[in-house]
Amino acid sequence: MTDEALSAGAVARRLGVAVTTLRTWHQRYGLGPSEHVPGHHRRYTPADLIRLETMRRLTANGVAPAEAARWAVQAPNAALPGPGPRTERRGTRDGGGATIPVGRSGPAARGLARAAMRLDSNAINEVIDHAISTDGVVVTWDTLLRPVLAGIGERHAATAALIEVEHLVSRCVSEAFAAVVRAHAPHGPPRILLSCADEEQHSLPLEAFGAALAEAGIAHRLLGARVPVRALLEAVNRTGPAAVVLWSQTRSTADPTQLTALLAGPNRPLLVFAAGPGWRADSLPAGVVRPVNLAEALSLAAAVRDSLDQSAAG
Amino acid sequence: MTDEALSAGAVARRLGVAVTTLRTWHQRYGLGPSEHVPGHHRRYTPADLIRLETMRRLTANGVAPAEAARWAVQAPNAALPGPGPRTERRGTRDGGGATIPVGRSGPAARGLARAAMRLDSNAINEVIDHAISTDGVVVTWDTLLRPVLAGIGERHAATAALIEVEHLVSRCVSEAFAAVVRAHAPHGPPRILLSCADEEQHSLPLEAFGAALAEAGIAHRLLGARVPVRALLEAVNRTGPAAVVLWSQTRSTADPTQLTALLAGPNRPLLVFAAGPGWRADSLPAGVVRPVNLAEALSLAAAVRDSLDQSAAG
DNA sequence: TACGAGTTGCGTCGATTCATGCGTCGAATT
DNA sequence: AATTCGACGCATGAATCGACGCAACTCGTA
Repeated sequence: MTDEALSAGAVARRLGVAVTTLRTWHQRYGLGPSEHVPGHHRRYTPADLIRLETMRRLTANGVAPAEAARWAVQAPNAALPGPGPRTERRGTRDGGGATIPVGRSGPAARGLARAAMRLDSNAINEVIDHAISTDGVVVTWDTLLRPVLAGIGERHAATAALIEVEHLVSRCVSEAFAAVVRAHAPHGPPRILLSCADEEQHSLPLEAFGAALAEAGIAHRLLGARVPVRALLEAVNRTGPAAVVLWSQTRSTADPTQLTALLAGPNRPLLVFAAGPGWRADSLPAGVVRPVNLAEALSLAAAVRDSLDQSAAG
Repeated sequence: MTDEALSAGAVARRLGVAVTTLRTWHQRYGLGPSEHVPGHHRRYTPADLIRLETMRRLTANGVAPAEAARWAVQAPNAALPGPGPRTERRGTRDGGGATIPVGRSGPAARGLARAAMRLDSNAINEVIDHAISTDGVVVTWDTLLRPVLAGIGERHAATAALIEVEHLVSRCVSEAFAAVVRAHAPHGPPRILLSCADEEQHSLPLEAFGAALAEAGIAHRLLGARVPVRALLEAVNRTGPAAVVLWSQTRSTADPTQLTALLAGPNRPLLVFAAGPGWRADSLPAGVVRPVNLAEALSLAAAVRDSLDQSAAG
């Protein structure tokens, strides 16, 4: 029968790597077809595929390729090491290739970057979900997602490439946050409104905040990107939130008028957050807080929730 | 009833291939007359003819013969080109009056519209999730989500209001689809690439398609909105998908050049879908399929799924 | 902080291997 | 007598091979 003897190209497509990479893996690490006559085409058996799949999974989790290959050859079906971060860093150096600069952000970030380059949404989801369930939303955002996204953005701003990578990763992150929100039952009505500033396109940080809130048991309402001032005021007026978070990524979208309008409305929220690097500290109207990072925003939001509970109880 | 038991020569003439090729196809791929005694002449029944016709059509479209043969044996009637059956077109007249015009789309749509007006994401999620788990993605999209979204869009185009409602509902829908994708384990590598056309902002229909694919057990890769041609080609080149779906919502984003570029690339996909109302049927290059609705696109994609790529199997 | 060494993914090039359509030949079928 | 059968072989284009090199990232060191 046609016992799945895949050619190099087929395997490469299946794994999401280039054909030349398969050859390199074979030559450098001995990770190739079990039987191969030099000069002839490579024929990968199912067993070989399992080995390569292990290789892929390990590298997607940040294990250095050389080490991952050694592992894949010896124990083809090795599950991910539970402890994880305890990678013996002796002598082995990590390299690059066509990757995404993540600097010293840990092996998980490197793995995520690698999976992203391959457009491997499964691996991306795996890494993100694992990180969130292990370290929580805030830590994952600060140490894994933001560095990788920043790296992609940096690269893509410079070379106008990687746009598709950025889209894919953004969407995976968005989905992961959505899953967090859905997983945590929101008890109580949402009293916190999250919205992007007018014209602001980046809603991912807001979604991170939303997920963090959900994780902390705080219900919220997320409007999304590009919310015109009128729509925002309309929403505030209709839902009467206790706090409003307005995100601005770049200076051009950080019009303080929006904040003023929020405070001047008929249904004035108790607290207004000017979040994001776009806002300038000196031009903010009084009564607006400016959290510097996710953790601070979260603790502020928790304070709002508590004060509401108190006032409701009293 | 010897219904047209054609001889090898007759079939060969009809298909435009040599007689020996028919023999080769039989020996190499098992694609021959259903009943054949070795040594005797081959007698092709009409059913065999259909199979051969599929084989010819696929190979004519650039499918690797071995793959095409496997495909032809399994799914003899895989529709490839040509206009699909006529669409049921019915002028829906919306009653208007209330908040969001949903027409006669059932009570669920009305409930969804009402929850949307309240910006009540919990209720929105509830309605959507229930509909999807009851009726499936395709029906939910066609009878619930699309009408409501269209209603919101219509209203907001007229009055410049409801923008926040549209955002919220869009995001909820997006999350629901993402949840569907995550719930269904994708077995096998994603061989179908979904992408918006250049400049195209609406990705929700694509996400619906992705969810429908996942529901049917077909893995896919979704790039998202606003994918420049270069990025799309890059992705195709790197991942080598069997099929590419390019969505265009409005005519202004439906540049046929993108399709041509896809077909001309070095790693030409097996099938290209021009999806969405933006495309004009008469300006599509040859070899491009234009599904008229979600259901048709889904059945086409299902045909692609069966082609496990082992094109170089010995 | 800057620089060099070590890693790694992948593009490129000329040569080789493979898959595939089809022609040819002697024997068998119709 | 006209085809067709099975087997074999050939020409050709696509895929792959091995070798080499490049670019880019990380990390230790000056």
